[in-house]
Amino acid sequence: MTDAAPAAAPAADTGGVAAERLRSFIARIERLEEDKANIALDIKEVYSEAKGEGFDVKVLRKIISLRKRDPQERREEEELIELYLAALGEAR
Amino acid sequence: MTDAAPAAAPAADTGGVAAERLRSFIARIERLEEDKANIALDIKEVYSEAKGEGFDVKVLRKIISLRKRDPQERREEEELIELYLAALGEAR
Amino acid sequence: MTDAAPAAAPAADTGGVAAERLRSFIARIERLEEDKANIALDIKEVYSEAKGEGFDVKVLRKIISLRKRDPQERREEEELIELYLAALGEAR
Amino acid sequence: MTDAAPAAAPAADTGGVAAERLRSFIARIERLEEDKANIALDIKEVYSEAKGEGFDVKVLRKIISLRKRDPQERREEEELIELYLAALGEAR
DNA sequence: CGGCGCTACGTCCGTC
DNA sequence: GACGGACGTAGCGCCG
Repeated sequence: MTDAAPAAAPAADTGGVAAERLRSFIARIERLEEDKANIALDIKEVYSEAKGEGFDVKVLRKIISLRKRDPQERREEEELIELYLAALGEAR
Repeated sequence: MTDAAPAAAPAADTGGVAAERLRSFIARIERLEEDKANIALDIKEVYSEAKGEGFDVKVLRKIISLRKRDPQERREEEELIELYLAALGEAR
Repeated sequence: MTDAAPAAAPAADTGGVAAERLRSFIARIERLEEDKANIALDIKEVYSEAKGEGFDVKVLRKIISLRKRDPQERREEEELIELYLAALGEAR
Repeated sequence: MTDAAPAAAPAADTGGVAAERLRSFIARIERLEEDKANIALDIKEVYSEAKGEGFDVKVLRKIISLRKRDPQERREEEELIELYLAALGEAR
């Protein structure tokens, strides 16, 4: 048995198989990060387009993030804020 | 001409055309952000896989970020001498 | 009078007076940034202490940032959010 | 035992002791943030002054950040070879 | 539970 | 004066 691919070995032998694996992982990650960056660009463009039609980008972002959060925990956090503000005797 | 599609109107009328546009922008953005999140997950998985083969994730990240910085960084580092000269001397 | 300090000259002569000025500016800035970093640490400590007495740090931060913002524009932004949500027919 | 100061109680009672503690924490944080903001202003002023003497602010910033990164950066750069070795080979 | 890295936000600058 | 881009800062989530 020649032990060609020891699954969870410490990834040794410099210049050998491990080096090739390393190269591969690096390449895959960099490719994915490139994709991610491109999508981020697309998102920016959509916001720009919306802005061009008169929408308030800042508010759009808030809407997006509101929809992302669980309604209940959101409610709870808001109540805590009210509580703290009340303790401070704040105007609100 | 009855001005059917005022490009940069304040985009306010609830239930009207603007609402539909708003819905559309939100949907597009959320779709893109979902894609982006999925890619982020993929990246995490690659790191996990690498870890499973004995690579040190922290080290991998460092390598990635160094490679990312380099075509900027190295250039900057090289430019710094020029910059010092500029700061100490003439516009260029 | 020999014009020792020409106020808005291009800051020329390498190794001469300008180099000394450069050194000075760098030193002043680095000193200030150090101070700033120390204050940032102090802030972290206060949050920690508050946490130790049972306060919710996340909410504390929200309180701080709320108090920092102008009440009116804050109100306006909230209304815009409500408007957009209404246009989406959102639960709220 | 009357439990006058429960160290890690939920810190909730409006108008009671907790309210006073809350007020105090908020005040301390806001004071520190004010100081920090002032230092940030000082830094801006130094940059302005430098600019007034003909230095290129952007260049100055670059110098500062390079100097800041260096005792980290240079070390990292030096470590990278070791890291590659680690990634390819043994834990260390 | 604390530290670190990533992400998102707001600010400032140069451009048109 | 508006816009877009870059920078620095603050918040959030994950890992150790």
